[in-house]
Amino acid sequence: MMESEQRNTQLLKTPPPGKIKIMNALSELMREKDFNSITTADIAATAGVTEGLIYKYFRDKKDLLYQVLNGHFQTFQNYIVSKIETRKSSIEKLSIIIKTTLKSYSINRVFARILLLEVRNSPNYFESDAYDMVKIYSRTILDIINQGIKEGEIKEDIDPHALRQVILGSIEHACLGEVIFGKELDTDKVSEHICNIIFIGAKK
Amino acid sequence: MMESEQRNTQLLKTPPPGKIKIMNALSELMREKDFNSITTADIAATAGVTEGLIYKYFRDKKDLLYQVLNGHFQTFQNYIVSKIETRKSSIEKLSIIIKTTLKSYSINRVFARILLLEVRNSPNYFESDAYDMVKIYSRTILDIINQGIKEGEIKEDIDPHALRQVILGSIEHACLGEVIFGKELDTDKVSEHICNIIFIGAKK
DNA sequence: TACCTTAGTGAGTAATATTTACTTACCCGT
DNA sequence: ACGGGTAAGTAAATATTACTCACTAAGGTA
Repeated sequence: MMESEQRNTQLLKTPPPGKIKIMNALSELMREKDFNSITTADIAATAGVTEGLIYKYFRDKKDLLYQVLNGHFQTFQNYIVSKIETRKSSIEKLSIIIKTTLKSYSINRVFARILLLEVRNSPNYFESDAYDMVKIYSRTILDIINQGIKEGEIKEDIDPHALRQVILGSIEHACLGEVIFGKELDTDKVSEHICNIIFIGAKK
Repeated sequence: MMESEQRNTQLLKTPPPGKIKIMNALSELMREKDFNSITTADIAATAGVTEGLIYKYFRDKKDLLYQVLNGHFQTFQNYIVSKIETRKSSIEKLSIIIKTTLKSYSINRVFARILLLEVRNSPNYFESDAYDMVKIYSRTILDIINQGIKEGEIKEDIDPHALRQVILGSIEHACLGEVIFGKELDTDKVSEHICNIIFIGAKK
């Protein structure tokens, strides 16, 4: 009992400065370079610590990436939830999610870059805490869709999973150009266009 | 004139056996492993050549990946074009593209894996020949959309780029689960659902 | 004081991508 | 048929870089 309490406080305690510095360093470096071309030496140098310390706090380089992603995701998730909780209509909720997600990616390109381009190629990402957050986010969308169908806002012959895929895919693809090439993106306009297609349809 | 003719025949000539073996080897290895955990030693061993030969034909390991992708894309592109050329209606064309692309990804998971997960994180991919093919494919879709708007099949207040993003994003996201986790995918059903949402709309 | 834990170091090691100098075989004009 | 040039392929060296390990310094606590 005492150990578990101790472990608990440990988890809640702010991480050691070195760990924070390392995570910030990677985050910063990823504004300019892709993950694979950033070396552990780079990370240690910009963090102002030695390479060895990285492996005190992270299983490997990838694990560091996942934890950085996780940190970003935490704030992202809170932001999303705060935006939709007041809304009643499920179409409205979904529209807000689309707009807000797009805006979040746009504001925090490193976050978007990691999530959309850098982690998905390694199988063990899908075992990480970061991916658990994605599942929660994704689940939220599905729940709203199902609610919308039940309450008659969304057509009942729509497949909920397909609709979620269209929503998520549209968001991701829409910000890809921005994330990769640094193009400016008018999130309000783009999200409106996307919602227009998804909810009203493209066919005349 | 003679040199250019010579160069020309050279380009059309089948590549040396070693080069083919190397490309096939990587393609084969990627059925089981992700690109980063495949070593040049692995590739050389399964190809039955020495590591050095890889660097005779490819600038680096990534360049090999791009050329493999390019090969796959070539057959993909031909397949797509052959499928849509007979159709007249642009909605029909887009539907065929969605279904056919999804099916192609599903049949050739290595191709899908490389395209959707493995190359996008490195900036120099976007300078490669493989990416040129993506641009052509992507351009085709945009042209069809514009044609559809002009001919009154698609609503004129639809933003063509946004529609393309929704289409491409939906396709990609739909096959992600399959590519990553090896889940089975009923391409006919899924593509029908997607088309339903995109063209008819989800809102009641 | 003595001890234990945590943060941090720095010099290694091993894996692996890339380079380089070399060999072998083949094509082609004379 | 011969010799020069070129393309295919090799084998070993090198360089980069992720990762390990044995250690030190600084608090805190009994």
